[in-house]
Amino acid sequence: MPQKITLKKIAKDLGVSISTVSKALRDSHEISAETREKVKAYAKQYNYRPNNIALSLKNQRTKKIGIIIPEVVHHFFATIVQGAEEIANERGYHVIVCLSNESFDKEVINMEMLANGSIDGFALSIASETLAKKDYHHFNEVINQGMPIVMFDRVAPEVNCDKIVIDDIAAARRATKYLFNKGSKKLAIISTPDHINVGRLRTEGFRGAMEDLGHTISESDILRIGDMTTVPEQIEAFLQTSDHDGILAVNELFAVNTMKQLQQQGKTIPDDVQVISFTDGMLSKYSTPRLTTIGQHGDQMGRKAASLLIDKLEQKEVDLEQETYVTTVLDSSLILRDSTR
Amino acid sequence: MPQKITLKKIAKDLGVSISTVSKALRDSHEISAETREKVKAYAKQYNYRPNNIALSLKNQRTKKIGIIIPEVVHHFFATIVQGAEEIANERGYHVIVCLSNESFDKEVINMEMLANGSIDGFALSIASETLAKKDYHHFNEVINQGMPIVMFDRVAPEVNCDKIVIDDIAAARRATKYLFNKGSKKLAIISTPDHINVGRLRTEGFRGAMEDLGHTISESDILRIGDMTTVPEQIEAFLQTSDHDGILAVNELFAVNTMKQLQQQGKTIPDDVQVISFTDGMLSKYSTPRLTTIGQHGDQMGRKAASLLIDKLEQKEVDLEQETYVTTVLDSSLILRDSTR
DNA sequence: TAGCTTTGCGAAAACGTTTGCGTCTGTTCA
DNA sequence: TGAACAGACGCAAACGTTTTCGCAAAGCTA
Repeated sequence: MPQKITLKKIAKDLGVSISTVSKALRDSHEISAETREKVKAYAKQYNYRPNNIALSLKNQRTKKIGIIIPEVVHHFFATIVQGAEEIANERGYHVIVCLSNESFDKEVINMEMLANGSIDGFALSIASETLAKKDYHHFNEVINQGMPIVMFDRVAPEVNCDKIVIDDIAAARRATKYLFNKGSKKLAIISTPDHINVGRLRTEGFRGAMEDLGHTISESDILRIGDMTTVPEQIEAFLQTSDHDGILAVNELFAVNTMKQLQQQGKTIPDDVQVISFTDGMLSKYSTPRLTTIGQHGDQMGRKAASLLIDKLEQKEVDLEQETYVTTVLDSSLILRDSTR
Repeated sequence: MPQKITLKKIAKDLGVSISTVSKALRDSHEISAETREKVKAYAKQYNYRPNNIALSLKNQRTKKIGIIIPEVVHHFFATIVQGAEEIANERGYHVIVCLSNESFDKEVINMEMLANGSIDGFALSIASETLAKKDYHHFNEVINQGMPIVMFDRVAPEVNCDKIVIDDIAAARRATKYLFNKGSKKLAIISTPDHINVGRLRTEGFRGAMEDLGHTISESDILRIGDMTTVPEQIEAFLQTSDHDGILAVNELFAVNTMKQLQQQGKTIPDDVQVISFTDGMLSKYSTPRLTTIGQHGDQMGRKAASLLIDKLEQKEVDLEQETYVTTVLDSSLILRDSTR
């Protein structure tokens, strides 16, 4: 029931002016030691804290950053949020998390609502629907209004902003060659449709590596899964007619389903078939056998995104208008477990 | 580069007053149709959006709620965030997510930073360190300042606020009896130390059910894991000397490790030993065998928390000061898979 | 004692909105 | 011709802060 205490109330109760209170609390030399102590004691007693909204309005900055991700119930994105929140907090910022649920509309609405003063800048990963539409006007609008954006993981090359990506091509190449060197010669990839960036790039890396190794791959070495509701069925159908002895999966879910199906066919992993998966999440560590994965270090990505964004925010006040945008490529690492030899 | 457009700029460019612009945009009858159209056209062209911070300051409400969870890289909490965000968005609110990382200090700091005007209310799940300390002054301070709190999952009975919990005791009882009815008579529980609420309650439910069934359990039927860095070792040691044929685990991680260990001992699941786990997350669906779990419906919990909180926020403006707090108990459900007969 | 500096404080503007009320112009009616 | 009234707009306050500037009183110097 006690209302929030403000400078005005302190001033009134103490019989001084608002500016005196403000200055006293900020240790201004303009105020006598006596008054200063009186004000501070009173403020402490009533647990005064300056109102953030008023400060935001005055300073024209909120010390908040908006993070938009397709979904949070997803290990990779959750680690990104965690990393970003960590850095933001360290640097005195707060994080507003919005979920696009892979929907273009929700992404647009969320951005519009946040761009009107609620935050100082965005870190985001583009919704798949947006990537399919290739409609990036909302990003450009925000940027044109002087609000910085940092994109991570799912980025749009057409948009002028800082970006952080994993080198999916290189990672896929590396995993492919690893499988090959460990004796699997007939390799397949279980991927997504090409409008999903990561699926396309990983497929590309896979193809490139195989060509390097002197093997041309055909469409029958690639399964592209778009409908996520029938993953096991699609994988079963694919494996039924295949004699591959090494499989690269672009995510854990595909990998685990693949292993289950192979085991049902009586195959042994990794002796008959080796499997490597992208995304080092929960499933990989506890599947049977434990999965060899390409770890993407979401926390690092989140930390980098937040730190890049905040750098931009804090520098903007000093620097001139010579915008240069960088694309940071984060390393991935091959985490060896039991699904490879 | 184009600065954010404000009422003031529109007013200046159009040679009218700020209030005229504001009224025109809000379709006031005080303004002539001609001026109205002119202003609206101009505003549309320059994509004017009212500044949220200014509105927050004026209206004394931010239309944002703060959610504090111990960690986001955790399926259950992630689903809660998702559910809460969904409802919040539907009702015109935004969600600020903060992570306590199970730390008391970070919880306090986060709350202090958000409580100063940044948000209208809190939904939170208490950090384990806070629960161990039983220091809840920061919650009471916030509540005393008139800011509502809704606690979910990890709640403090001592604090006066709305709460949402799963009936962990009932769920544990139910699972225990299920194991028993399916033929497992020598049951064990793999739990957490008792200062973790959920661990204590689930242990209690387990114990109660066994007593109902005419079996007293001893301490050797309970493994309490506190140190999360040596989970496999502790489980191995426990199972080495046990002849239990049914195991209830309070989370997926314990359950998966238990199954692995049992399998290494040459036991078959569910024929030799049945296993049921709390938390229906990623691991359960893809473990081998797939885990029978107690689903906790995090999304429902998040939705309920957000909706309760927003109800409180919107009602507060109308209603009088007769505060009543409710504790909502959410049902859990037994999701049958392959780790039980 | 006149003029100077120092000390200590208050007034006011600014951030961007909304809104009650005042004001000006022009029209209508008695 | 004067009053009443409506239409169309502007002024100013308010939300809570910070900060620049101004102003008064007191102390100091000559």
